[in-house]
Amino acid sequence: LKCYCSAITACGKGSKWKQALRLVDAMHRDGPPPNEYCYNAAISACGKSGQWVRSKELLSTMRERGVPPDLISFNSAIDACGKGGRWDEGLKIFVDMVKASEEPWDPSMDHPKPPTPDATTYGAIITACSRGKQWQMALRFLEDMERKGVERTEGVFQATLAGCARVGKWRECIVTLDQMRKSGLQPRAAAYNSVITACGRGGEWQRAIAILQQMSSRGATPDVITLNAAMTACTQSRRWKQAKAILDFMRDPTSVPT
RNA sequence: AUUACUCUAGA
Repeated sequence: LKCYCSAITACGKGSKWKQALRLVDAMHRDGPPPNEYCYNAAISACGKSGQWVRSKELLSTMRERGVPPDLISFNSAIDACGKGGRWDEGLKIFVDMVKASEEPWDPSMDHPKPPTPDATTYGAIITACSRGKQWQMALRFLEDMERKGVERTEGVFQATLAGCARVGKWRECIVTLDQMRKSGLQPRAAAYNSVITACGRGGEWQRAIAILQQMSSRGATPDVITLNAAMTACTQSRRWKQAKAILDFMRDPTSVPT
């Protein structure tokens, strides 16, 4: 059984979703019947190949075969939708998951307690929303985590920031970055990079540079991506001189720009 | 043995 699971995982890494499904079929035919590990590996394998429909089908298949989807099944399926560019399908799974977990349940029932969303679930749905430019929804999910008492990780903040950055929502980015710090996390370059990008897209090149200066004083080290984002912000606002200064700094870090 | 986790620009 473990060998099958490993093989299915390997198919996923090579984007061989058809192979992964063949393995699951072989198990249905000749045994051993797949357990949740195998189904989950297959859901993830299809997701990595952009086959979100297959991932959803597997979710139904496992239910029909008496293997109730667990937390990882849902998380993988939502991620699959996100990778396939279908935040709306991911949202459906999320909603179904929450509904199922709110059904009355007691230990005498034959199925295990349906899982509630965890930080990974939120990470998957927020990433899906961000990729689909659904920044408002990403922000709502971030709030929802707070309400439900799910720990907000660096990853979920970064995913939310990335979503807002994509559409130039710099105010929202700044607020979110602030929340991140308030919740005890130290934003690193990846987080600031999104904020700078958002400023650039919003035509706020001066703010972009202000944040670039701010991040160092807050203990985040700018990387190539940071400088590229800041340079692009200047370029988009036609501040060629400032862009050039950043470029020069990248080539020679001793030439400190003003 | 199975799941999210980023990020700039371009292609």
